[in-house]
Amino acid sequence: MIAVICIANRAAMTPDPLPLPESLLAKAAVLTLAGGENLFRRGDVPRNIYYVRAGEVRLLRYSRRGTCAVLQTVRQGFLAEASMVSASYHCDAEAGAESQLVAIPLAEMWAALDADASFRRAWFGYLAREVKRLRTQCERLGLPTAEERLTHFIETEGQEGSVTLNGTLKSLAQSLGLSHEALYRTLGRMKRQGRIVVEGSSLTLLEAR
Amino acid sequence: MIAVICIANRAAMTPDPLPLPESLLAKAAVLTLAGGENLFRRGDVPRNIYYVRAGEVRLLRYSRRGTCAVLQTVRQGFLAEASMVSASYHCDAEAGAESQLVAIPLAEMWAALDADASFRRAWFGYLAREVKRLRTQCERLGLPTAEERLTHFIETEGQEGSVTLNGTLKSLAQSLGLSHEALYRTLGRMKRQGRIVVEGSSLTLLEAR
DNA sequence: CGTACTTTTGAATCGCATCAAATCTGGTGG
DNA sequence: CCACCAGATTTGATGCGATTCAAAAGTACG
Repeated sequence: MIAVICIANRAAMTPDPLPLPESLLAKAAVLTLAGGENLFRRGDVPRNIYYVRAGEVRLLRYSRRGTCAVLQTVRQGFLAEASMVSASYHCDAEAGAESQLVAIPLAEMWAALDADASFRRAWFGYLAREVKRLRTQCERLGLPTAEERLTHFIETEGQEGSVTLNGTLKSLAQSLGLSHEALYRTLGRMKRQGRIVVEGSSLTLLEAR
Repeated sequence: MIAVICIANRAAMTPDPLPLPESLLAKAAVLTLAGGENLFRRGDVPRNIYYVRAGEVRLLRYSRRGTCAVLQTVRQGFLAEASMVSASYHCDAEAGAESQLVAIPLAEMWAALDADASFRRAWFGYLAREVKRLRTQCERLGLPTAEERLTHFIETEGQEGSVTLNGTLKSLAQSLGLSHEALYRTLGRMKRQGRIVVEGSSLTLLEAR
């Protein structure tokens, strides 16, 4: 049954940032989670690696005191890559909204990585770029002021001091660890001072002088 | 000459978090950089992957306006993993202090990854864990207050609400994106309120109730 | 014993979060 | 086409928490 779904949705289920080999997609299954539903729990043995196509899945760690730390929020992308090398999950995964996922059995994943040199290189590349992206993100979030974070964002994510946003300013604010008001105000101040230009969804830094 | 150094320092040059195969270490070289010295520049073609054993190396991106964004700071660990899959460097690397590095030629690295399945799995594991660690770090830095970041740190890095620090509180403050004063004050307040216990270098959260 | 560094506390200031409200925008259905 | 709605954008006011500067006390090490 799942196989039928897979074939029917073949085009739709291909993870965009990392093409998976056909042979691997043939072994994958598509899952749908309702909002609030659980994908796995702490202690479970990982059997699949998941790719989130739509919706939102969160990795949560609950403490004995009932407090809850969010480890990762995925709206599109691979989930809990570390589960590939862990004997058990160290957190829970829960859908924050109705979500669609692709489940790839770990054994098939490892077999494909052993057998297919170009897929292996692509997967190494994905992980390496992810590490780089996250390191940059951490450096950015470590900056104290909204303006420094915004400038860092434009200089590291953009070309020649200019970026084009994918989403809204509000979502940018969240990724910068700021309230959206703080970002709007910072942008407004920089515009008034002639240090930035906003055209549609592109932000361009101007010469300081 | 370099080969002699390598053999002499064989024991000392093994990167601790990821044992490299002997055959690969035999091809590696040890470098020493003076503070301020350059390891590579933007546009250079990557020929090695570097492991920082001691000192401090920073990845920097300079804008045309002369501003400078720090992408990564490494005191111990691999540097610019993404260079393994890039045609050229997108940033400069500069030693912040006298530093010792191990340089592993990329061709040898790829050959070892193709040939040695257990090293391959170890390298996948290293990258996957690094992704996980960095995702958690980003979530933490996105929290608005010092207390939330500290609590998140203890709950995600520790066991059962308790961590033992490697370094100083001051360095913890930096990794939490806080001034050291802010961390000291937060710790002090939580201690006074009986919500945390500090014994030597271990921090333990207490029941909220 | 001196030096360098961490830890700690104080005071002043600044920037951000928060709450509130108004406007703008794109998309939907009547 | 227009009314309507949800969400994004924008501005204002307020308070809190963090940064910063400053200084003192503690600590490790040669």
